Amino acid sequence: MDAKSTEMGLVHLLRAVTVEFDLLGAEFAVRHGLHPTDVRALIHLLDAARSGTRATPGWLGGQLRLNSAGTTALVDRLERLGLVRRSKDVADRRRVLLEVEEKATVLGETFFGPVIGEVVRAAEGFEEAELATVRRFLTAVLESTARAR
Amino acid sequence: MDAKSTEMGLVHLLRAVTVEFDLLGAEFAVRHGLHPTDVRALIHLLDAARSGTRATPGWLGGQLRLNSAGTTALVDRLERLGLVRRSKDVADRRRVLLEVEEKATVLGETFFGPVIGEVVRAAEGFEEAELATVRRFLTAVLESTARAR
DNA sequence: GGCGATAATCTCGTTCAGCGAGATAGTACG
DNA sequence: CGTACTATCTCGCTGAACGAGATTATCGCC
Repeated sequence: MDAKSTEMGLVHLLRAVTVEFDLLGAEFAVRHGLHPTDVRALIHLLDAARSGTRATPGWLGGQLRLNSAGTTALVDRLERLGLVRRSKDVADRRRVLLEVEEKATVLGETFFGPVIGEVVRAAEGFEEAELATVRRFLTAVLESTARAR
Repeated sequence: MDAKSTEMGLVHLLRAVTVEFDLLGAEFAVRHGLHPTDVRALIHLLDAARSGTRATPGWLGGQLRLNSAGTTALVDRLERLGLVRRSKDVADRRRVLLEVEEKATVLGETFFGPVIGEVVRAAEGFEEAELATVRRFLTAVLESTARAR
């Protein structure tokens, strides 16, 4: 029971952090006239751009669990906001590639800048070895939950 | 730059965990005919019940950043599903108290059971001292981000 | 103790994100 | 070349959430 309640504490902490990050995202969204989904899409698109993954509407919809109609509407929205640009894939002309505009990366930095700052401050009181432990734990949780789905 | 990219990794990990938990919640929601908002509401209501906080529609709406109309619709939905019961506060009869039904706690356990199981499994390869470090770090992040808002 | 001010909740009408179904256009493969 | 397949988009609809304002209960003040 003691061991279990210990892990309960971890679950609640993780959930609390999740809630906090969600709220940050939501507040950022309304402040910039976006929807929470738009912010999530932006995050995925920036991740893709950074890792060199080619983003398409179908891929984006899959990440966000949206159907094709919703995805089209989402991309329309992002395009209208000047955050993303549609371009045809020359190799497979059925495909549409989504390229993030300068404006989107700027917006991403605006969002993550403060968050990173806060995490850096929170990490200040920790040894590098301790941070490594935290990273290892979060990675384990991630793999574990991803596998569960 | 190295220290900064180290913290970047932490931010990305935390964000990834957030995304993963969100997806779990969303999938749980559709599987039980609920909306994501309903699941979030349920979490808040169960938290309130556990900590002895008296829940009212106004309080719940504040937690979820819903306006009064949306809150009423939400409570209607939850009541129709038999997850919650409205009852008048005897001390202040303007107020409506929200009491969670047995069904809601069962549903909550159904949701968190597997999540807890996964986190427990993820925690298995760690020393108690390491888990304490993780808890301390998450608490620090929580305070830090909460303060930023 | 009545009466305006205040607070919590609910009602009404509207907007728009996301869904299901199906159309359209490009590709692969026999 | 025709058939099966895939990617994206169009159309019509449902319902969550919004803004504005009505309703109901309580409190403070004279």
